[in-house]
Amino acid sequence: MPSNKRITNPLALAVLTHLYEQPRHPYELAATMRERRKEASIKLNYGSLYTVIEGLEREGYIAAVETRRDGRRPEKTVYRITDSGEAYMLEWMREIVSVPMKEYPQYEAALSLLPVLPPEEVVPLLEARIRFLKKTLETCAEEAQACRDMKLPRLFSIESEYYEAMTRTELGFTESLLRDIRHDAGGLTRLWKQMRAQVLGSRKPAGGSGKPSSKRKKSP
Amino acid sequence: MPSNKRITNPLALAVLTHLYEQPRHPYELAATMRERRKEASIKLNYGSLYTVIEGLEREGYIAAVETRRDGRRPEKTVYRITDSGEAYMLEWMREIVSVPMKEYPQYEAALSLLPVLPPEEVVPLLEARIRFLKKTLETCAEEAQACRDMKLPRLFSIESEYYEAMTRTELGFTESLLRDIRHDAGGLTRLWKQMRAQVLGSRKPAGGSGKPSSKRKKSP
DNA sequence: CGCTATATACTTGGTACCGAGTATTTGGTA
DNA sequence: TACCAAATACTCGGTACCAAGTATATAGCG
Repeated sequence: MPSNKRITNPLALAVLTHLYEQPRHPYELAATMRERRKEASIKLNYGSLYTVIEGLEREGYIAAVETRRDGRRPEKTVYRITDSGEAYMLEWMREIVSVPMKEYPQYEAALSLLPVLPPEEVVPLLEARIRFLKKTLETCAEEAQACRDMKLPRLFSIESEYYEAMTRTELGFTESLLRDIRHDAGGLTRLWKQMRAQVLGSRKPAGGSGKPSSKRKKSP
Repeated sequence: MPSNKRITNPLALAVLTHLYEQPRHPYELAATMRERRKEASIKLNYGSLYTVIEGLEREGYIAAVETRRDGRRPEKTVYRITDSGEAYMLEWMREIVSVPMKEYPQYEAALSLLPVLPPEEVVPLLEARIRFLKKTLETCAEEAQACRDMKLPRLFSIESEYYEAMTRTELGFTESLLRDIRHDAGGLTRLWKQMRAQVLGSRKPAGGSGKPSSKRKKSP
């Protein structure tokens, strides 16, 4: 029975849009998404796919059409989207497009904790990241070229344009940060070292080796 | 006993870096992170905090120092970082900084599924997003000003600079996409409508509602 | 002095999610 | 024809994660 529990995995959104076109069975969905390069912008893994489909069925957003067995392979269940699934999917799409969601990229988290590393060590790390980002941008360019060669209309690669733009900005930001650390812009690096000396000086040398003490206390 | 199971929640990283400075109890960790505005770049919620701490203790990355009770309030356990926790934390930081992780923002997913919405409908949705993004950038500017007023060194707001740069790029991209849809750049919009007519024409009208379409309280 | 709001400090119950595994069939090739 | 790699099609076990709840203490206000 539908429990008004909302499904949040974007993979579910992809499933709904693909069933919107035509009924399909799970593995076919995965194969189609692969072919269309959706895996570049939507995380796809089988474990999630089957749970997500189960959830969508429970909520009445999709329904099984038939269950077939070809030879002795595992059964496959073909699903179609329902009216309420269609409505849900469209509403969800509108929401995502019109309202920016605050997300939490790991790099942002690490930047906010950066002072735990000494600046001398951060320099080569940022250099490495820059190399990776440049590589990524090269791949983007190649794929864009491949799309043009295949005459794939732009409509189907808008997400790559977005990804490329964001990556380019991250690269620019990182290069600029690296410069500033190197040139001690605004006393950034000086202060950084000073802070570390101060904080590390004041703390007691970290004790124990980390051997888990077996005295696990659990309160009643 | 430590199970070599990797803890992946960035909140755990924040916990480790904060215990690196000095021993603290969970609630104090949360309060400190709030004060330092870590919640802007690292998702913090109590449920996760306590499970994460449990995990870190299990792995021997942190250890309980003492358990105190003040009056009749719940007990509080003070933790410290261990040597292996320190090593783990530093290694993890190096990894995040030097190797870009492919993440999956919702907007990117939605862009890759955009053709399910008709272009006429997408125009006002993008307009709405643009308004939100501009608002966000205003808030960023205000906070940057506040930091300057408080003489907070730049070292402690690098992550905001990153966030602002990324948001600005998303805004630029979205504005440019909106223009292109409006002016049918390269036949984008024409083809879009054509595609939709074709796909929607060929599919059978979506069958029954599956289950009594329940009223949704909130969109995802 | 009594009332509400906020701060302190964690617990619970449950879903979401994923990595790795399983088993069969098809296609290519030596 | 015998064998292996790849494709087909899921299943399972377990962790990660979070929203909401619980309970007490203090601060502020009229």
